[in-house]
Amino acid sequence: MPEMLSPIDQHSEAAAALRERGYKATSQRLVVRSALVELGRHVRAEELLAAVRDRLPNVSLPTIYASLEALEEAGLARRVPAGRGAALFDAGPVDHHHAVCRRCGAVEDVPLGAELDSTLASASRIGFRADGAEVVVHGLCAACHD
Amino acid sequence: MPEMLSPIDQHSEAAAALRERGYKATSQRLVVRSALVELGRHVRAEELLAAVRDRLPNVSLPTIYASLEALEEAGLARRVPAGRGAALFDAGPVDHHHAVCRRCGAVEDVPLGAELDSTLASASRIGFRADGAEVVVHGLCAACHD
DNA sequence: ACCCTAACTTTAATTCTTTTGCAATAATCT
DNA sequence: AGATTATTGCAAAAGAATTAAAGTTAGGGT
Repeated sequence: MPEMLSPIDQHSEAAAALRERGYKATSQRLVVRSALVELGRHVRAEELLAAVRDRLPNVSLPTIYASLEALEEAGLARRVPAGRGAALFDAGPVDHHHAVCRRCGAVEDVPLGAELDSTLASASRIGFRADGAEVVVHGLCAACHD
Repeated sequence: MPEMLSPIDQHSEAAAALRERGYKATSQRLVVRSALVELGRHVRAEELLAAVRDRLPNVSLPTIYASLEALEEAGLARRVPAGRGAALFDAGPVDHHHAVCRRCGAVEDVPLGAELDSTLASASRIGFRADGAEVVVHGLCAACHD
């Protein structure tokens, strides 16, 4: 169970994960994945586009979305269900959850706390093949409830 | 702690909740809330518009969205973070969570399983005033993983 | 190692959802 | 009841995500 991977290892690991799922390991997808890891936060597709512009001069938004979709199915990206405005993505799965402010829409990380095993068991009972679960806390962030 | 409320009680309870938060209890909001309760499932704004058409002939989509926003802040409606396409709403908080299929986007209910107390405690530790939490399971629904 | 096929990227445009501005309306407070 | 002020309704626009068509590229087979 490797803890820290070099950029090169991350790269080939991502490529392997894509091929395993029957996807082609294109440079666009790998660069999007790298950008997601490097940014290490929640980003919109548009921000991602800006982040990869220097490495992929001709990428466009549809490619970002297409890449994210492939990465998501390969388990290399996660769509954060913020619920407001543009969708957010991160390089999950990582060990934290999200708190979404219902006033300003801010998305903050919440350290892992709950045991999700029983919920995953419930999901599989209804025929759902879960590959992850996330807790979304809703309420008011520190800036909004004063 | 009332268990079952008559429609009239639900109505006045919703009105009280709105006023408590400083919102006006307009008929549009109350009808939207009622429709949400009656439908008892995840609906898009457009479906909600169709559902209230007979009771509010002149409502328009912007009003539905505005009403949902007010209801959400009053804790009378919940935006389900499905993450794909149009936002879904339900009359939550109710005792179930959601499983989102990453292939077809279907949203299914998952019986409550996890203890969320520790996650809520984590959230309050970072200054977040939580009024609810929801588990979003992601993976493949029964129809998609065959 | 090369070619072929299917998949992918690109560009442009489109579709669909959601928000905004302003006049008219309706709900709350005195 | 009357005044005040948020909210609705309508039109239009902004914004996000997808689609279509054409060209390009990756990966499997020979």
